[in-house]
Amino acid sequence: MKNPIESYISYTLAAAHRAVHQSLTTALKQHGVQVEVWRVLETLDAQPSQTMGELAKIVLMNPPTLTKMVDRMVMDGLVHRQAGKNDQRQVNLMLTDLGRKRMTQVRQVVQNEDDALCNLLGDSDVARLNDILGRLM
Amino acid sequence: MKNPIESYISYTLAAAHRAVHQSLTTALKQHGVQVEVWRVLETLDAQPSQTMGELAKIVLMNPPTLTKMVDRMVMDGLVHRQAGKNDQRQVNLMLTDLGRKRMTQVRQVVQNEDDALCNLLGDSDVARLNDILGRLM
DNA sequence: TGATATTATTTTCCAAGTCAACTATTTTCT
DNA sequence: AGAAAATAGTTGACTTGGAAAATAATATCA
Repeated sequence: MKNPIESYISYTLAAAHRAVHQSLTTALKQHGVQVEVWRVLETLDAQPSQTMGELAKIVLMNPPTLTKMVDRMVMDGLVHRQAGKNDQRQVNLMLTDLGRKRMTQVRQVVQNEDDALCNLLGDSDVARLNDILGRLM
Repeated sequence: MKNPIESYISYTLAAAHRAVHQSLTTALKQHGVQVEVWRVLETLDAQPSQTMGELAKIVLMNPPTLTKMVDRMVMDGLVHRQAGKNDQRQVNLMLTDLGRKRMTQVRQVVQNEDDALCNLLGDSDVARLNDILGRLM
């Protein structure tokens, strides 16, 4: 290990994350979709009508960043905002038809990327990895 | 697993990375140093006179981003540039005395963060994690 | 050699991110 | 009830990041 920073967990994690994120970004770019946009689409599909706050935690973004990304998604017609029913401070997000369509198109791309990683590692190491990473949070 | 995106490796990796990076960022901020700045300092200490290109790969940054960060580090007096001896296109970076001093101050902080993670996981899982992450690149 | 291609780094211009302050709404507490 | 505190989300000023083009030096090869 010639370079000292390679022995830090934070570094190894950053390096692996960068590689994987990079590759996914490239794959999604061909469909004009950002990784985080995909996460929002997929999340909203599973649990419609999420609030901005919840969504921000799930998709790993800071609230102001999410707000601006959602602005773009609204402009692109993927999603629309709706004031919360019980709590008017909240904003609920919902997929548009186009948003749902786009998600389906793109899901396969992400799935392929993930399958490739799973093959690379093997099922048992994937499980191990998930377990270990889960304990880091 | 209520949310579908949680089952993707890329997501778990991003989540763990975010948590660890966040925590390190906060710890370093008190010393006025960015995580990537620390990586550069530590790398230069081990292998003085790195070129921008090599450094960019090691510290996981794109060349234009590194250039700008180094501009700031030069302004802060942590580092200075020197044209390559054999190849004049290259730029070699070297620590200043202040840079070396700053690195020593900050190294302990990073080491503490890392030790905490190692304790959390245990030695054998740290080894497993390193091995698995290594195969993702 | 000298024209052409390649490589290393930087610059430019624009998109995206951050921090802190702000608005609007709901809770809490006396 | 009603003033103060807390919460959800957004905005604005500013900084940082990224893609592609520009610059400068070296390598290639006819």
